[in-house]
Amino acid sequence: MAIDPPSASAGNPAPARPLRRDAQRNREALLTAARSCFAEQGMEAPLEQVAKRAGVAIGTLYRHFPTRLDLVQATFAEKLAVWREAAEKAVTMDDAWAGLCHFLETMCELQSQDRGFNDLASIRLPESACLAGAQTRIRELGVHIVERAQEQGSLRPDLTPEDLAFVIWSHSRVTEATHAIAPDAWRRHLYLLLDGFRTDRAHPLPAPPLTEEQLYRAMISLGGNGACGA
Amino acid sequence: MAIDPPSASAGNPAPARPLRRDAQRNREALLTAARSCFAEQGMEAPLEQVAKRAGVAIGTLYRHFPTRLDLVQATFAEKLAVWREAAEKAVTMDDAWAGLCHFLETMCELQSQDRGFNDLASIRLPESACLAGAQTRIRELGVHIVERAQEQGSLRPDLTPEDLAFVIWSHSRVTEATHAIAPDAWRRHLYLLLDGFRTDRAHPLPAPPLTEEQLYRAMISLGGNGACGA
DNA sequence: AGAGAATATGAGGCACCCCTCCGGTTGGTA
DNA sequence: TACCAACCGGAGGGGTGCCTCATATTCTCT
Repeated sequence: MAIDPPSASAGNPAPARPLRRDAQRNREALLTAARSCFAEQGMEAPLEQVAKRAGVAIGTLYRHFPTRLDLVQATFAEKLAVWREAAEKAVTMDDAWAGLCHFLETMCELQSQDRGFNDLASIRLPESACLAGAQTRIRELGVHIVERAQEQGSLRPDLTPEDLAFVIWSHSRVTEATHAIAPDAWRRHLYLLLDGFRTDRAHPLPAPPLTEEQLYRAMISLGGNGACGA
Repeated sequence: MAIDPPSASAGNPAPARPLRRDAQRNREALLTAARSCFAEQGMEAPLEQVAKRAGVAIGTLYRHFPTRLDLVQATFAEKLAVWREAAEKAVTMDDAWAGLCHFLETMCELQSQDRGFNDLASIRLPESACLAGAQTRIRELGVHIVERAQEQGSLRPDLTPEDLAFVIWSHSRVTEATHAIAPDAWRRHLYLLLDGFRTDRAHPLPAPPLTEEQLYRAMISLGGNGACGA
C-alpha cells in the first residue's frame, strides 16, 4: 500500500515481491497499534505513539505508511467493509424499515466502538484514497435503503438520503460523550431520532434537505487535520 | 475577574479600584478578540491568536485572564444569559410544547452561531467556575420544561430531562458540519429529532435514560483540553 | 512636572508533534 | 559464508502552542 518497488499505485500491476519477514512483522505490529490508538483517540492520534506502542521506531512507521492517510486506510479497511456489508444486506431485507434500522444500527455500533471509525464515518476521504470507493458504494446503497422504506410507506416521504448524514454526525458526538459512562446510551438517542423518521407523526420540516454536493462539502469540512490532507 | 489587588474572589467585597484606562481598553479588546476567535475556532483557539487579534502582547492577555477558563467565562457570560432567559421564558409559556421548542431552538441557534458556545454548551464547567451556577439553573429549568410538556401530553412520557443533552450533543456536530455550507440545515435535524419526541409515535426505547450523575460525567468527559482544567 | 504603582512587552523555556535522513543492522540468497 | 538490498533506528530540524518573568512603558495622582 505504500512500500515496495516504484509504481504499484492502484493495487494490481506488479505482484510486488513479498515483504521481508521482519518488515512483515513490523507492519502488522503497526496496524495493531494503530487500531488501538485510533480507537481510543481518534484518527488524529500521534503517530509517534502508534510507533511506540508497536515497539518500532518512528522512521519505520513512515517507511511503511508514508502519510497518515495510508495508515488510516490500512487500519480501517476491514471495518469499512463491515459497514458496507450491512448496507448490502439492508437492501435485501424484506422489511425495508428493518433494513434501515440494521444499516444505521451497525454503523452506529461501529462508531461507538472506535473513535477513529467515528471520525472516518463523518468525513469524506479524498478521491484518490482507495477507501473512497467504499464510501461511495455505501452512499449508493443508502439511497436505495431510503427509497425502499419510503415505497413501503414506513419512512416519511420528505426524508432524503442526505439526511442519513445527520444520523452519523449526531451519533458521533453523542457516543463520544457517553461512551465511557453509559456504553449503550447511544441506542436511546438513535431510536428517538428514528421515531422522528417514521411516516406517522411526520410534521413539516423547517429547512430543505442538503443537496448531494452540500453533503460532500460538509463532510470534507469536518476533515480538519485528520487523515484528509490531499 | 482576575486582575486587581488581592482578595475579591466572589465578586462583591472590595470595590476594587477601577482599571487604568489603558488596561480597560486592552481588556475590552481582548474580549472582542476572544469572542471572534472562539466563535470561529471553538474554545481551544490559540490564546496567542487572541492576543494578536486584540493588538496586545501575550503577557497582557495572561495578566487579565490568568487561565483560559477565566477568559472563556468572561467571553460567554452574555450568551449563557441569553440561553438562560430562553429557559426562563419557556417555563412560562402556555403551550409547553412551544416552550420546549423555544428553549431548544434558542440554544441550537446560539450553538450554530458560535463554535465556542457550541463547545461550552456540551460540557460542564468545574464547580468553581462562576458560570457553573448558570448551567445549573438552566438544567433545573430544563427539568420543568420537560415535566410541563409531559403533563400537557405533548411530550412522550418516557423522555427524561437528561435526554435533552442528546439535543445539545447531536446538534453540536451537525451544526459544525453544515455551518459553512447550509447555515439553516440544523433546523431540519432538530425537527426530525423533535418529531421523535412527540407523544404520538413513541416507540419503546432500547436503552435506559442517563442518570443525572452519568450526564455530568459525560459532559465533563467531553471537556478534553478546553477550558475545563480544574 | 515628577514619582511610583500599575501595566505592557515579548523573548525564551518547555512540551508536543511532524517528518526526514543517514549510518547501522538484518534477512535471504548465491 | 559472505554479500547487498532492504530495512530499522532515532537524533534532529521545523512548527505550534503554553506560560513566565525581567524589563520597559504608561497612567494617575500629588
